[in-house]
Amino acid sequence: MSGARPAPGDRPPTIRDVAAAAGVSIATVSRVVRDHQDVHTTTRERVLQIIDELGYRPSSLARALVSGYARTIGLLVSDITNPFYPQLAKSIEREARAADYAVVICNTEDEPRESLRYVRRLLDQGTAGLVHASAGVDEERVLDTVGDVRRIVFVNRRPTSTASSFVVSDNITGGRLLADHLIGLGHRRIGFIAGPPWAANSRERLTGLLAAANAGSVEVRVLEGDFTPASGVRAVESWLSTSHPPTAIVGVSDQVALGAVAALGQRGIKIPSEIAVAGFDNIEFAASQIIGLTSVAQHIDEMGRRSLRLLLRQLAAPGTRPQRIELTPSLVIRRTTQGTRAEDADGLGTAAAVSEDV
Amino acid sequence: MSGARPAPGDRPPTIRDVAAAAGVSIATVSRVVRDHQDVHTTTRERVLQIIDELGYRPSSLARALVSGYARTIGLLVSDITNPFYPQLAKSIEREARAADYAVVICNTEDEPRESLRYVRRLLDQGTAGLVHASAGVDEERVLDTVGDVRRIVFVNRRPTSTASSFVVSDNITGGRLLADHLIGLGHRRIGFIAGPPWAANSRERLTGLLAAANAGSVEVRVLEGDFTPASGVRAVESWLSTSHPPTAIVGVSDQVALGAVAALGQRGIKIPSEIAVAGFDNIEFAASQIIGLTSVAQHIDEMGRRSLRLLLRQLAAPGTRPQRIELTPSLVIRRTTQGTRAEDADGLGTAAAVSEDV
DNA sequence: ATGAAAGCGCTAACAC
DNA sequence: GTGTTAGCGCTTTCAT
Repeated sequence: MSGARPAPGDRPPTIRDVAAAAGVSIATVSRVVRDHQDVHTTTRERVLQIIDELGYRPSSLARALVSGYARTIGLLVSDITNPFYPQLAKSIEREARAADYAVVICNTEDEPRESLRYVRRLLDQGTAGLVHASAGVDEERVLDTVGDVRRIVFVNRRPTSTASSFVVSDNITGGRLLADHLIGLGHRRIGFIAGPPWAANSRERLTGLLAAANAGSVEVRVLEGDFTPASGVRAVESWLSTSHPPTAIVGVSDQVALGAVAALGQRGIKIPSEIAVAGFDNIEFAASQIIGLTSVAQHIDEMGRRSLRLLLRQLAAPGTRPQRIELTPSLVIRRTTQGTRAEDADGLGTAAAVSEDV
Repeated sequence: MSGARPAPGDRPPTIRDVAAAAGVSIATVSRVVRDHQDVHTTTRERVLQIIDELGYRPSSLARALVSGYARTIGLLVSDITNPFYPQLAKSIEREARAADYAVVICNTEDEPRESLRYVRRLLDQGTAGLVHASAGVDEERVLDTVGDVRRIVFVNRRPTSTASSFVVSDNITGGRLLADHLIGLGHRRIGFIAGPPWAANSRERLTGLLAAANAGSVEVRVLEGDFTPASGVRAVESWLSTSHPPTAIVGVSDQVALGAVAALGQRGIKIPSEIAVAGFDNIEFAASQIIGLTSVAQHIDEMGRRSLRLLLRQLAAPGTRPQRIELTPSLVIRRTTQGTRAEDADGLGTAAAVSEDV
């Protein structure tokens, strides 16, 4: 019934309990916990043991309150239901975990309002930094609320006016790669299922596509969509009702391309012999043997990894200048464009029936 | 250069700044902010105006520190990459938003260790409550760390031993529904692509399937999988190499069934005329016209909604007893089992060529 | 190397 | 109705 007891009331042990049990001041415990200099080895050992015995865990809440922020990263995504984002989230999370950060995923549904709400919320919860992978058009205001450019990294989206960091894919090159491939296969009418007009990714991909197409005097038809498989279905229906449908269809994302694949399949149209299909993102499902969709790989994992690293670096070194990272996409050729002909080529240019002139 | 100024230094305004500017005590400001009783209308108005002018936002950190928790709900999922979870997350988030809670999604990858780490982390960040939709087998320890059963709701998973709340689907009935449907269509050899042995959902679905199959003396073959589309592909390959493959294949989830669909399609096997396919979950992609997969609908949205409501109720009323909610699944019949024959039936039992005896 | 003390921004008694 | 005060659990000078 005297002073310091190893086992406190019932609530989780606080730093005070540890200090009391170890016979040191809370400042010392704090130092031990934070791996600080200037603690005698003996003291440290003892404190660590008590911590273990008591099962003490520092309150990140209190810590964040006093030090300004928590070991938490906020990830804002447009639509968690779109497979691209879960994959991105996974890689970001993995990288964050390595640095002992937790990731909070927030779903904005591409609503600028929600996006801002989340940003505010995250910030006042002490989130150390933000990864913004939501496509909205609100970056000015987002940056405004964040206050400090070093606390945010945009991903898969090139901020227009500002000096903030971002990690994107070179979409123009991606578009060109894909068009070159299709044109090389002999296609002369390409259909592009785009995203909504405000989506820069979509516009850039189309730009690349058009550049290559113009060079080869190939016709490109564009239909506006909304990144959903359904928009792929609609586009196919629309084109098939014309007299000369495209012989190759490109979705602005794999999701969209999958819709096209399904719609074609349902109509008994053979892929790729009658119509070829390709997309962007190289998401797992489309990539697997299951679908075998030709796709422009965005290197989602690398995107996630690099964006998080960049963010952490910025957080650690306030002096850092904003960085713009542009990943070079690569074309992954699969069944939906190449048929089975070149399938057993060992990669060393057994060019099969493919002509690459233009 | 004197005392209280409307515009503080530069840091975000605190409650003190507001109090000073409004000429009241911080307690009053706190009351206004929390919509508390006993504040004169005039005072409230004035304070609110100052708050607006200064752009003051209460620190949820400080608030959580003192009051014990933040307006945050933690959602633990097995694998954010599995479409089931994003959909669940979306509905939970929507419901949470309505109650002014934010949702933090954590990806456990079904690792008990990660799961526990996240639980701890969430708790010491002041998360008010947890929705646990991760399939792991660690519930004892999870409950232990959470401490209070009222702060957690399990979803899509029936906790074995404990008295905690959960929201699940009646998987046995689901399995039976599906089997009855297939048997009614004349199938006598059903293949079930299961999950890993520890997955209760999978076992339950199989149980239902078997119950119906035994009653109709129908053969059921089971292959173990892992919830991925790839396991669906493997199962198909394995069965097709036997002399009498199943005439109907059931995936433990739509993801798995999609793998099967793709594998069959690749081999040119007609669905459903040669082999029928069905799954569980009724995820959007499978549900859409794109695939037209027959599926046992888990009512994901309702699951999410109800679990969150339940949790919030428990948090608000400490007296509440744990509740077990079991949602009744329903069978959604689509192309992959029914062909096109009954497609234009208007739902009023134009039983077509389907016999429902057994 | 260690301790004392002053907060971080807020809530919650308890006074008036 | 409103103000005073004592913390929440921690970090961080500044002494010693």
